[in-house]
Amino acid sequence: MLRIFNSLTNQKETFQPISPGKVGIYVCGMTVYDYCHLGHARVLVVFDIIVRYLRSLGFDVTYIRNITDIDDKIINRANEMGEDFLALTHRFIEAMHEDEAALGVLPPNVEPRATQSIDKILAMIETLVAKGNAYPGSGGDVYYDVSSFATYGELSGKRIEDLRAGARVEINESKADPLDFVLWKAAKPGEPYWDSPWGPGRPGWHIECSAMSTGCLGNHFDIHGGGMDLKFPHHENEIAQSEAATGESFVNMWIHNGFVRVSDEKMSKSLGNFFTVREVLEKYPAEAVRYLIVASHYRSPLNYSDQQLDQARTSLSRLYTALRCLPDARTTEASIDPAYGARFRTAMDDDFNTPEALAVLFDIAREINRAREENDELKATTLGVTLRELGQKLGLIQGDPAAFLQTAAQVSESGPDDETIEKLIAERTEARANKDWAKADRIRDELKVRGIVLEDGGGKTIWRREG
RNA sequence: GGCUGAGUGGCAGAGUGGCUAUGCAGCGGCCUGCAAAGCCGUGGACCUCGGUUCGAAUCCGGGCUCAGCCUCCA
Repeated sequence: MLRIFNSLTNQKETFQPISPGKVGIYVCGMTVYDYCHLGHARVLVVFDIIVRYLRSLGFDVTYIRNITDIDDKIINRANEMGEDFLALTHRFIEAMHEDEAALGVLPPNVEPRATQSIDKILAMIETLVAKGNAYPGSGGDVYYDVSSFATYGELSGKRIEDLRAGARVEINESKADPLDFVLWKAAKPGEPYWDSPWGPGRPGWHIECSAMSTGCLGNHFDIHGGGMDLKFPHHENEIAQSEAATGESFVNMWIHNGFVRVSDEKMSKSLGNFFTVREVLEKYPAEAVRYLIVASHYRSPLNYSDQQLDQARTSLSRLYTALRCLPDARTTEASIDPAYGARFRTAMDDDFNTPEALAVLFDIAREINRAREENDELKATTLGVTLRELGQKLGLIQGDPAAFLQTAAQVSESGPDDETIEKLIAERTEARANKDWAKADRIRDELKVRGIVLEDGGGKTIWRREG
């Protein structure tokens, strides 16, 4: 039975879909004014794994992840770049898709964009105004009236009085209450705009997610996710908007992932301590980045460093080494070993405990190696299939083992090419046949210095690159 | 100040009221021409002070420290 930590209740709950066999999940995606950084990578990978796992349990999953393609930051960046905002967002959407693909993240079923959902957004705002939950301010803005929603603060555990007391919110003349937030923002001259009953403007950030999520999944759906930092105010506001507008319960389960940190500080744009996915991928294999994310629980903080990525790569090498020289899973009839399959599932059923699931993979790897020492090829093959199939649920170890092991740890590193290596190995093999150990060892040492490790065994020599 | 969450071996990182996490690194052995990889074995931990309990690192309370949210942020 799958149990998930629900941020709304702060406890693990048994997952019960609203409609049997089906899951609707919405995740807050990117605001596309810059390249994805590792914090974004974590959201992408975490929810990719959650969706993969739900599907592997047999659920028919509808996965929605939006794109915020109009807001202040986008407008500012487009102005800085002297570029039309549509051209800017187009570029970064493409870049995001490239990063996702590199990280092995499967695309969502639907990827709605704010600029393509304006009619739904306006309809929801009109409903909120009609029901008395929103009001037009001066100057063409429309605000949500927080005091009109009795349970405001439920998700983040905040009370309206506390928020007011600690409010260092700037005084905005047209807001009735500093806690009220904007649903529709009037366009200044020269800014992109859409027409509305309140004049030309653009949607506020919070309302777009309410409109897109309910538009794609219905008024009441199973899971809503995103980074911890979106819990308040973004998700709090989404609940207030959606439930006031539809009169229905909005979301059953909220899932929030922890941050990526650098030197024990949150990685963020404002702190300037972020690494973009593409700059990291220039140095490390994408699978190592994915492994790093999977190796810690999604709610825990994840400390990022080069050493961590080196370790991730080394750990992956162990799994790939176990798979090396085994028949490809797809070419055999063998199926998953039931005992390991059950252990894996128990781990994942417990709030997607991927570190525990990885421990199962390493146990399988050890048993493969053991079987091989005992020349039990059949067992090794069966376990190899198990390892690959379970790895697939995490989006890991699907590549060719030799290719992974022979790819440089540091992508940018330039070592000898494959042909040169093979030639030197041939020379060394001849030297070894002549028992010219001095020469054989010299060749091996030379290659070692250049990052190439040789392994003799089974009458032949294989090689790999190491960091 | 209010609200969350966290403090585990050399490092990373799970879990558990009494039973090996796992990976990397260390140590001993096997294998090897020597190595590497692999296998076997092994050392090393639960922030602090109280309480509950036959027994707590695991549950409860106080303290200390750290991170996050309360303002855009995945």
